[in-house]
Amino acid sequence: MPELPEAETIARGLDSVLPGRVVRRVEVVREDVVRGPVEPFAEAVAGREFRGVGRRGKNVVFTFADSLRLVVNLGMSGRFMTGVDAETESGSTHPAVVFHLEDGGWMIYDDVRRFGCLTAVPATEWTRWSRRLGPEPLAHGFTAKRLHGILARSRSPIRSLLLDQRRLAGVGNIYAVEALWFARIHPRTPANAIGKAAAARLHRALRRVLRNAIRAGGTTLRNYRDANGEEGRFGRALHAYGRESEPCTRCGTPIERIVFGGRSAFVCPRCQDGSALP
DNA sequence: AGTGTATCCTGCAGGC
DNA sequence: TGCCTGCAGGATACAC
Repeated sequence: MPELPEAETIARGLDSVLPGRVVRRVEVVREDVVRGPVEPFAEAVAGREFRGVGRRGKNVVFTFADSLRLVVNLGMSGRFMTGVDAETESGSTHPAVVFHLEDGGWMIYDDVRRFGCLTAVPATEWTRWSRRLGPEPLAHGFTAKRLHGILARSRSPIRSLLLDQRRLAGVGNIYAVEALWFARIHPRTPANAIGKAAAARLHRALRRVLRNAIRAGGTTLRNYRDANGEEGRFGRALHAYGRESEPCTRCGTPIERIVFGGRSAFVCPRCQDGSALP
């Protein structure tokens, strides 16, 4: 499910309600979503005060008052829900970790498939943790030139490169496919075959797609919900992803589904014919 | 270095 | 209705 725009939407929602509140107890319902030993994890978080909630790549990052961080990768189906008291309807179908707060409120990490994981990262390890990820595509310093530099170092298919979190953080299958459609680049194009002009188109397309998706609150295909239980509205703005056999909104040619790297990509065979690579 | 495959896990849609 | 297959927003390990 969640890529950068969904993680950003969730983080913003939680950041508006959590800071200043204190965790009383951490109830780990499903141990397999916790990275590392469960007891130390629960004890590290218990008793701490939330300072803020942000995002790094696709990860939701909770910062506590003493700089311990709780990093949550939502996998395919992770979600958060909160409530002010025990009476509040949770809407949680597959609770994995429950955070009981001192004020009687709660936050639940819910995850049907449990591909998500929660990690407690001490302040001293944060830099090292964050360095494993590539640059943020929406950061000011992320220029077309920088993207071109990343592309030049690899001959893997551009879609595969965009999904590699070590090279670029936060882009998943939906937004990779969409950005490539906007930039008129075939998903299988070797990254280092993409010239400056095409890299600049891709840079613009990535930032445009990600920004617009954040504005729409993300994309709900199945069970994605933000921290308030709302669906994302970006689904109707999709031009390629999931539109197999439907007409390309630019040229009318039916969109095709191709599979490589173990995942589906969607491509307009006319707009993205592999020729426009200067 | 890159690619295909399998793995973790559950739910849903479609075909018969 | 039931059973089967394939598919899903992610990440990682492995063999070639």
